[in-house]
Amino acid sequence: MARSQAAIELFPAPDHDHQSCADRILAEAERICAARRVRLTPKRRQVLEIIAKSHAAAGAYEILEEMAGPKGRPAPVIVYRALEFLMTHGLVHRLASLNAFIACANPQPEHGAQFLICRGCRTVTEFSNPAMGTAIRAGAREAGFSVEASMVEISGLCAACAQAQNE
Amino acid sequence: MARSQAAIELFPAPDHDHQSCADRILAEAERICAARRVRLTPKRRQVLEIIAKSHAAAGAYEILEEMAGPKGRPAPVIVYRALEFLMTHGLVHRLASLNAFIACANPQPEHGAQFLICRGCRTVTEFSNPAMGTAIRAGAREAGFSVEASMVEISGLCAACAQAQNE
DNA sequence: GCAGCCACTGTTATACTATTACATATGTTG
DNA sequence: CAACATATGTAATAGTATAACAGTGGCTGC
Repeated sequence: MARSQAAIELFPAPDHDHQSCADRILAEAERICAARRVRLTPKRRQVLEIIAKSHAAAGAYEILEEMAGPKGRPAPVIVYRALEFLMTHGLVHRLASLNAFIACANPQPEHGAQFLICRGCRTVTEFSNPAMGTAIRAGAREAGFSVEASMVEISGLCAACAQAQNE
Repeated sequence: MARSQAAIELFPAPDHDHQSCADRILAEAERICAARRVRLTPKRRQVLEIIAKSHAAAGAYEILEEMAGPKGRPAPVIVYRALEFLMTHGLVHRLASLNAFIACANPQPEHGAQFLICRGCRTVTEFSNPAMGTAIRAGAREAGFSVEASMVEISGLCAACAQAQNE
């Protein structure tokens, strides 16, 4: 946990500049794929663009709809294959509680991630609290369990949606 | 977190006495439903029995298969309705990462739960580490997020399966 | 260049998970 | 026992994900 940015990120405000987030994610993806000698093909890039376009999680079939061209939408397997690639390289996370996908805010190997999921605006934010990793390892160790992957998904209301609800 | 048994439970050994676990869960369920004046009907009880029968998570359609009688298996909605009831009363948890269900080891209101899921034997164990709840609340508070529900699912290998793999 | 290979994409079909809508039955209460 | 609420039965369908196999395109080594 030596990273300076490892702690909490703020929940993205509803009015912030999405485009810069998306640009940053795409540029980072290009860099990572180049470094690993794997191909961020047009389809894969398109799927990542769609996912990165907002801070809301996207379902596989929503992505499919957005990929639709004049000839109709591609087969589901197209998007699932792209998602598999993107997840393998840590560029996208799957949210099991939503059956949906979100661009990784900060792709790098072996970062533990936790997610805050707003049921109001569907916005998802990723954070990485070292205490969480510690608690997980502690629990596992006591049970003699070796951890391979962990998912932490917290749902509720972001500040903006909570306020909107109280008005 | 005043409960004495709130910390870590050991991962269930492969050879322990399942029957006593199941009996305890069923008895507790009867007690809870009676106290709340809700009906643990034969179908609901049957579903809970099937789930409690092992420490492996059961998929909805696996439960359906086990419910099959001479007239074939019931419609899926039967088992989903029973599961909804059981989850509402905290008797069963859904594991989002597996699309499967597990009997609650220790049903009581508002207990935060975390799960260790062995990919070898599919055994799931529930624990409740106070540090986890603290870390979750801390992360959420910094982001101005109000938590309504959280899921923590940790997958890996239990001690027995890890050992088996190294032989 | 091109033969051979491997990764990627396309196509079709199907498996798996979950819910909606409506009808019937059963239990509870006044 | 009438009226109501809860639970179950039946059928259809929505939503999520993968398998199997064919075709395409780029890269490597000769």
